Amino acid sequence: MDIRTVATRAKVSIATVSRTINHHPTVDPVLAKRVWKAIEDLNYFPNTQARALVSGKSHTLGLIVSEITNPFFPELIQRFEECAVARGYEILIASTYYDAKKMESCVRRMIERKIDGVAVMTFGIEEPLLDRLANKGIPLVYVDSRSRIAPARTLNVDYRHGIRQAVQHLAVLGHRKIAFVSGPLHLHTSKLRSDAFVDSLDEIGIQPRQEWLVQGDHTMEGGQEGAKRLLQLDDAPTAIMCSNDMTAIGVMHAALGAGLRIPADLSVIGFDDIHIAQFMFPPLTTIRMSCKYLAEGAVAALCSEMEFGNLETTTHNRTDVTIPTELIVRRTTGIPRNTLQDLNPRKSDGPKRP
Amino acid sequence: MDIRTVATRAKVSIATVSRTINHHPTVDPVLAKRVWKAIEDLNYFPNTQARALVSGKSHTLGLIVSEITNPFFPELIQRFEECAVARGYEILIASTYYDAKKMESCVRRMIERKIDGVAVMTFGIEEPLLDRLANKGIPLVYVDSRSRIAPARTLNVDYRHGIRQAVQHLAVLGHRKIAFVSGPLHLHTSKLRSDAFVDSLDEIGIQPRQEWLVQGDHTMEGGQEGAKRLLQLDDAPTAIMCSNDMTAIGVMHAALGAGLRIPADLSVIGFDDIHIAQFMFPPLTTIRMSCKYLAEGAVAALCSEMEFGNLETTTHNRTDVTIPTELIVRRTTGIPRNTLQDLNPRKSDGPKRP
DNA sequence: CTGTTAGCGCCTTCAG
DNA sequence: CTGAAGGCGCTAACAG
Repeated sequence: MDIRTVATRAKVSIATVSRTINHHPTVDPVLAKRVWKAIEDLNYFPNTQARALVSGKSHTLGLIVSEITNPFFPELIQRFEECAVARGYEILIASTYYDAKKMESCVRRMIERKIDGVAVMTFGIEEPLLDRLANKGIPLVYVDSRSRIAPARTLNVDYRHGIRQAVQHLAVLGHRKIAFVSGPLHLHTSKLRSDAFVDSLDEIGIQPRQEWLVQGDHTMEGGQEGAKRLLQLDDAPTAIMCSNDMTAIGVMHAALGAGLRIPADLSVIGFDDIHIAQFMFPPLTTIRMSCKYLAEGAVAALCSEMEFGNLETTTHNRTDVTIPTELIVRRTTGIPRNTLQDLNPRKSDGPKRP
Repeated sequence: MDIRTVATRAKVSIATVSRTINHHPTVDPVLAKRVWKAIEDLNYFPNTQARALVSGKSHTLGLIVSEITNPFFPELIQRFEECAVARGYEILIASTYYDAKKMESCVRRMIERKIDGVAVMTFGIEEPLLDRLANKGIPLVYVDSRSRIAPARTLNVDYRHGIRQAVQHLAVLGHRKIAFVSGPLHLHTSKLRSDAFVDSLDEIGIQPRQEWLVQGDHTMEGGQEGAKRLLQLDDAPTAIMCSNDMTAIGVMHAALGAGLRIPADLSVIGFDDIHIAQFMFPPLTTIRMSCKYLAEGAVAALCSEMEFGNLETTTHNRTDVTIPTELIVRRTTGIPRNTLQDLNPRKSDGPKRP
């Protein structure tokens, strides 16, 4: 069952069938109708492989993420898929899990499958790999990149805005001892978030303290670990901000498990606003990064890059998109312990166990 | 750059190159070595599209899930992808979101892409769609199905075991008023879980009460809603079991939000044991369903089905796999309120707000 | 506007 | 054990 069968049944040539399917304007409506009917009758589906082979385009978009098990990414994938499918693209998903081997292998898979474009939505990736893609002329979109590879667009997340809001929110509540559990600092995205935190603190005249800056890994386990370290400090912080929501959930777990009350004894702020954040108890105050914008921006950039091809890349490269962030205040932030009684705080009592 | 380039460089014919790549045993080792070297030098990748076209196999497996944003599924996808990639397959993921249109479209996408096999890991799907796949001779694996379509295997989850354990665990603690928040009951999988609950109750002589059986939708919102209904009952349950962990998280959120203590005032049990379950506070007691087994079972079944083709389907159909479930006791279950003071409980006090 | 024809890159008989 | 030749199903020139 192929295009020929359809042609015979509609009593036209295969070329006409092909043109009809591809909505070429120059087809006699009468013949077109016959063709569509034949297609209907036969329940014919064009063979994607053959089309891909001859046209050189697979009509597939690659999406590389850090780890699919971090709920932020499924939400992103969902959006991305919606956009892609709406434009007639299939998507190929790969998770790197911060592993160089996996990154290598997924770039390879993308190339082998003759992907039409790829969105790199990881917290970080080996740049040489991106060059491999770029060298093949494959359109690329990525987040927060420093380098600018030729046929690539960048989506810039405005971390500063949201993080600044969060720091000031905490400061207004009376917090001065604010800690940060970052992601792995060798990843550029993590570094940006961490830097934004330090700068925001600086801005309002709070001296960032080295021992209140701990490195996590964007997992709940990392957050838990980080919180434990922070809470057993002689001078423990009264608030902990986190590089993502998973970390914040880990922090909450550790704090609650140690008998602390949130937010009475400790305020916590996450980042991402994954759906589950509002179902934590107490509901997590967090910084929202619109994954809708991210996904739509990525697909749109990819499509326009594919459409304009290599002609005007230079002009189009400049139209980089900025993804906004904003603080969502829920119930994990509050006035720090002792603030009301003791406006000139001495050494903290340390975590108390009721 | 194609197979011809390689052939020329290795001074052999394209047929030899093809055979070498596909590890045909009948190739002179000397020539083979020349070919591999040429491939290396040229950094040649066989064209997947062309291979797929001529062989009729896309080397892609489809994976249909209910909703990628439910954390259970990413965990499953991860496993599935690992297994599939290890065997040289790519995967195509689609979420149905319980929507008939989406189901239709994703089955269509699978067929168009000439998928080699598909795993249907949804809570439920329109059976006629599966027939469409089956009719095309596409190997199929699905979970808990009633009907047996020709080239399909079934993975049976042993809901009864885990649910029975959970019910008995609760009973031993002293609970008699046990409620269940189910998934949508028109979905077969949800029904099975719900039935297993009722039967387990029956078995130990507890009369299931209609008003303690509420229907959710496998989301946190559904769980929240269900818990609200349950907790405002005149005779409220002392324990709530849930059809999945997301529901349980919603239930916990509602209960905690109403000022109840868990497990002192209310015990909660989930189902799935998603990774985040242990990071809830208190950590969620739940029934683990091994998504590792599920994923591996699915890929294995698909592969064997593809290998044996249509020859001995009848014999092989029988080798259905059973996925075990087991209770994981954490901290959301405990002795019900009033049990110690009042062994002959009267009307409950209702939720109290401190 | 339509039909004929030549590939896209590869696998697979079939002779050598 | 190797090479030449004929498609796989489709698109895109090119003639009509």
